[in-house]
Amino acid sequence: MSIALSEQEILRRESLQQLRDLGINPYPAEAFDVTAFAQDIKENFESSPDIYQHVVLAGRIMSRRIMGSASFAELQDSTGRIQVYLKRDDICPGEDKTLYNTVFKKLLDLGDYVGIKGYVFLTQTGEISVHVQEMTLLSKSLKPLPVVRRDEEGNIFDAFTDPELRYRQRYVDLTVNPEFKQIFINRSKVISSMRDYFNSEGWMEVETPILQPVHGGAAARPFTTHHNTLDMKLYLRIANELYLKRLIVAGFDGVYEFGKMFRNEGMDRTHNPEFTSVEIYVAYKDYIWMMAMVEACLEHVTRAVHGIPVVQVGENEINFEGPYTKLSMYDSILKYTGIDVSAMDEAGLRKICADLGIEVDDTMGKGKLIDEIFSEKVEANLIQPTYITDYPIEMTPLAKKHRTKDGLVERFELFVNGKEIANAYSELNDPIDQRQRLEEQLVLAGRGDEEAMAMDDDFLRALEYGMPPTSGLGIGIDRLVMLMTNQHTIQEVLFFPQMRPEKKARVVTAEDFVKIGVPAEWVPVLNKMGFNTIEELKAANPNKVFNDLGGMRKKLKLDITMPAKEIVLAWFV
RNA sequence: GAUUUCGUAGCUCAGCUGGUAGAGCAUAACACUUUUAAUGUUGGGGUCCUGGGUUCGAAUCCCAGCGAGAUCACCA
Repeated sequence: MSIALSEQEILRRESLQQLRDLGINPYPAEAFDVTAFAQDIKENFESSPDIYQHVVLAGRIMSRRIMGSASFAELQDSTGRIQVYLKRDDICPGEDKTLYNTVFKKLLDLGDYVGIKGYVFLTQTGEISVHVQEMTLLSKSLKPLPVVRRDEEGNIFDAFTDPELRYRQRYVDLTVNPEFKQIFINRSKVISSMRDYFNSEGWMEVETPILQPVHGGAAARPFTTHHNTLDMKLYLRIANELYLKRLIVAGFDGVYEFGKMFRNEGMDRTHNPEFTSVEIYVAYKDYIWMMAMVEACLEHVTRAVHGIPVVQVGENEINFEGPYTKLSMYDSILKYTGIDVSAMDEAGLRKICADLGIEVDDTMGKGKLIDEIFSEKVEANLIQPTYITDYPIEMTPLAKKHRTKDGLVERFELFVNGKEIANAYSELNDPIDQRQRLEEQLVLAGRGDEEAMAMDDDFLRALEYGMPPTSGLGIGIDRLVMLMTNQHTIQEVLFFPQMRPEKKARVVTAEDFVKIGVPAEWVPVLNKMGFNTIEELKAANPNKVFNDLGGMRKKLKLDITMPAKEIVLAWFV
C-alpha cells in the first residue's frame, strides 16, 4: 500500500479545504431528520403522489449528470437509489449561485453524503425523481468509490467483484453492491426468527463463557490465550455444550445460546476460524422429540425468510416442511454402498475403507472409520432434509446409549443439500458412563487424535448431582444461512471473514527526512521515487539518487531548486 | 499444509513470440435547463505486488517471497 495519495484523493482533500473556506462544515454535528426513503417513494409515489410533496432524504451521491445549470444525480440511501433533479436557480434563489456552481458542481464528489429537501415528480422520460429545493452536505468522502455502472435493464458493467477487496472492505462492497445487503438482512431474519420460536416455547436465552479453562463439548483444536492476573492458560471455546448442560443441572428446563465458536483449523469456503452456532437444551425430552422440534423450527425460519417453506439452493429446490426422512447411519451406508457395516469390527472396517478407496490412518478408531465411509459415500446424496440417526458409540462421547440397539447412541444429524446442518442427542446424563466415555477419549488422544475430547471434572461433578433426561441440539448458523441465501461460500454470509493481514504502509514523517538535510519540498519527490523510509534512501546509490532527482524534477515539471550534489551526498553520511 | 491460477491507473480490464504501457468508466477544464451506461471537445493520472536472476533490453521468461481465488487435506 502506497503512502502517497492518488491524484483523486488529493483533489478531494483540496475540495474539503475549499468547502471550509466557504464556511461549509464538511462534517456537521447536527442531526438531519429524514422523512422519506428511496424505495418507499418509488413504490408508492404513483398511487399517492400527494404525500410526497415535501420530502427530506439523505444518502450518498452515486452518479451525476450535469447539464449546465441543471443536473441529475442519483442519491443512494439505505433502501436504494433515487434520481434527484437540481436546478441552479432553485437551490440558489438569490444572486449568489455558489452553492450550485461551486459547491455542487466542483466541490462535491461521488460518495459524499448529502441531505436534500424537495418534492417528488415525474420527469419527461417518466422517472420518479426528487426536485431538490435545499441541499446540505452531511459528510465528505475522501476516497473514490469503485464505480459500478448499470444500464436500464439492470445489466452491470465494471462490477466490483474482487473477493479480496470485497471481504477486506465490506463497507465498500455493500455500498457499491447493495444487492449483497439482502444476504445479511436474511441472516438477521434467520437468527431472529429462530430466537422468536425458542422464546415462544418458553426457553431462555443465556450466555456462557467464551474463555474456558477446559475446551470441551466438541472435537477440534482450540485457540489458546493467557490471563495475566490469574496467570493461567485459557481456551476460546470450541463449543458451549458442557456449560449449557450445567444450566440444565441448575434447574432450567430450556436454555439456548447463539454465539461465536472458535476452532483453530483450516479455512476454506465452508470454514471460518470463528463461526456462529446455536445450541439448545430442553429437559425431559429425547432425540425423537427433538426431530419434530427441528422440523417446526426450520419451517418457521424458512417462512420468515422466504414467505414459503421452500428455498432454491443452486439446482435444488429444498422443502423444509416436516416430517423429514429418517435413516439410521448403518442403513444409510447400506443404501448407498450396499455394504452392511453394522456388525463389523475395526479390522473389517479398515478392509472396507481400502476396498472403497477411502484413505484412513492408524489413529482412527471404529467410529471414525464409519464416519469416513459415511462422509465419502453417503453425505452428498442427502439433498432434501434427512435425519441420519443412531451413531456408533465411539464417535459420540456425550450422547446417551441407545435405548434398544447395542453399540449405538441416541443421536441424529440433519443433512440438507449434502451438508450437515444440525446435530442432536438424547444427552448422556449418567455420570459414571460419562466419565468412562471421556476416559476412552483420552485413550484416543494418546493414540494421536488431536481432536479427542478433554476430561472436564467440573462437568462430571455437575452430572453427579443429577441432570434430568435432556435433549440437546446444535445448529451451525453460518451454514444454515448459506442454505437460506443460496450462497456457496461462508465468506459471503460473514460481514468480516478472516483474512491474512494486509501489508502495512510504512509510516514516516517528512520531518525525518528534513532532519537528515532533505529540503522539505523534495520529500514528496523522494516518496514518489519509492523512498518511504530513511533506511531505504540510505541503502540506495547516492549518485543515482542525485541523477534521478533531476529526472523527477523535469518529469514532474517541478519549479523548485535542485539541491547541490554535496547536499544530496550529505544525506547518505 | 499441498497443488494450481491470478496480482498492470481510483475501479473493471487489454497488453501476442521480451523492445521502457493502453481502453472504458472515474477524475480535471470548457459547452449544454428533463438527462439516465447523458453527450461533445481537450487534458492529467502508473514503484506494471515485492525482491532476486537471465538478457543489450523484462509488465512479459526463470527463482523466491507476500496477498487472493479454486481444488485437495483437516474440521463444522
